[in-house]
Amino acid sequence: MSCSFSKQEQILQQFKGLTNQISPKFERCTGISASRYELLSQLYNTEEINQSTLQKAVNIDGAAITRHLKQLETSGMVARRRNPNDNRVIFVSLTEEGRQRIVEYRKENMGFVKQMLHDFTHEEVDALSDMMERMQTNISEY
Amino acid sequence: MSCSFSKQEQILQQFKGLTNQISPKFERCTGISASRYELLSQLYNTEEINQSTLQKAVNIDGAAITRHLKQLETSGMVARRRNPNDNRVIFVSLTEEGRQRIVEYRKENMGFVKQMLHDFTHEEVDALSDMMERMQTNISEY
DNA sequence: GTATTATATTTGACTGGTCAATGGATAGTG
DNA sequence: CACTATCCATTGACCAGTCAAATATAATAC
Repeated sequence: MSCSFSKQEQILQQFKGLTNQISPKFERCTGISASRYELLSQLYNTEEINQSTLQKAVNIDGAAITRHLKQLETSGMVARRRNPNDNRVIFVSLTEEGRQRIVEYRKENMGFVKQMLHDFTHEEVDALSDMMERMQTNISEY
Repeated sequence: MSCSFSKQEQILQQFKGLTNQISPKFERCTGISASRYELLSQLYNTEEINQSTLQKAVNIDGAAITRHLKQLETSGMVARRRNPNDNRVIFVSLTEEGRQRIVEYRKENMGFVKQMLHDFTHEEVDALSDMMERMQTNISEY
């Protein structure tokens, strides 16, 4: 019992340890932070999107989103404009520049992920993804 | 191919998203941050330990360790003293206070983790842990 | 139509991580 | 013995996330 618990406890620490390692390496490898890459990558699939729905999609606090987007805007990769029909919301979209740059980033990103999962079967990746989703819902009520 | 890649890419974002969610919830639930808990929990199993070996054990940058330990010291849970035989290294240990408090923290922690993994079989936990370890070694060279 | 309530974004204060540079102590080498 | 290496801990500057408070706009209820 106590052994099983300590095993489970380790999971959490392993999780944190792993992400701590991944983030800086990802950034060094690809030239962009994982969060910004995710934002761009979300935008890549849409025309224009509410900042708030974008925020929900990437699971990061709104405050951080605001800052990331402002930075991406000043670096010329995204455009922001207010929704004329509702002046509270902001529409975000990729610029041409951003649309080109993300292709490069995507390459680097794939290289990195491929290395990280190089000995994983397709089933393992699925299982891992599934387990993470379950964890997410299991703690969502907290 | 491109589909499989995008699946793999998602893993990374899922990872980051999940830890982002876990950390604040863990802290709210248990009353202590995951990193500090891990430090205390490492110390619980030893008498006295080098700060640097402690640091390697928890996979956090040394700078952060210094700050955590200082804070834990002023809150009376850990003691630090220099190694008399080598004045570079610092010995860290739990105080009595710390040894008592961690028992409480451990309870909260177990509740949290149990909830997070409540629908996981023992095999799944093992598999998950195993996969994370592999990811860790796969990117360790970067 | 005004008052209240709700929503979207922003800002500020705080925490926790990284890296790079520093200081002090030891080890190794000529 | 001096000189250089290295090692350990610390510090400062920076980035990314959280929460809570502020702002501005929209929607709803009398």
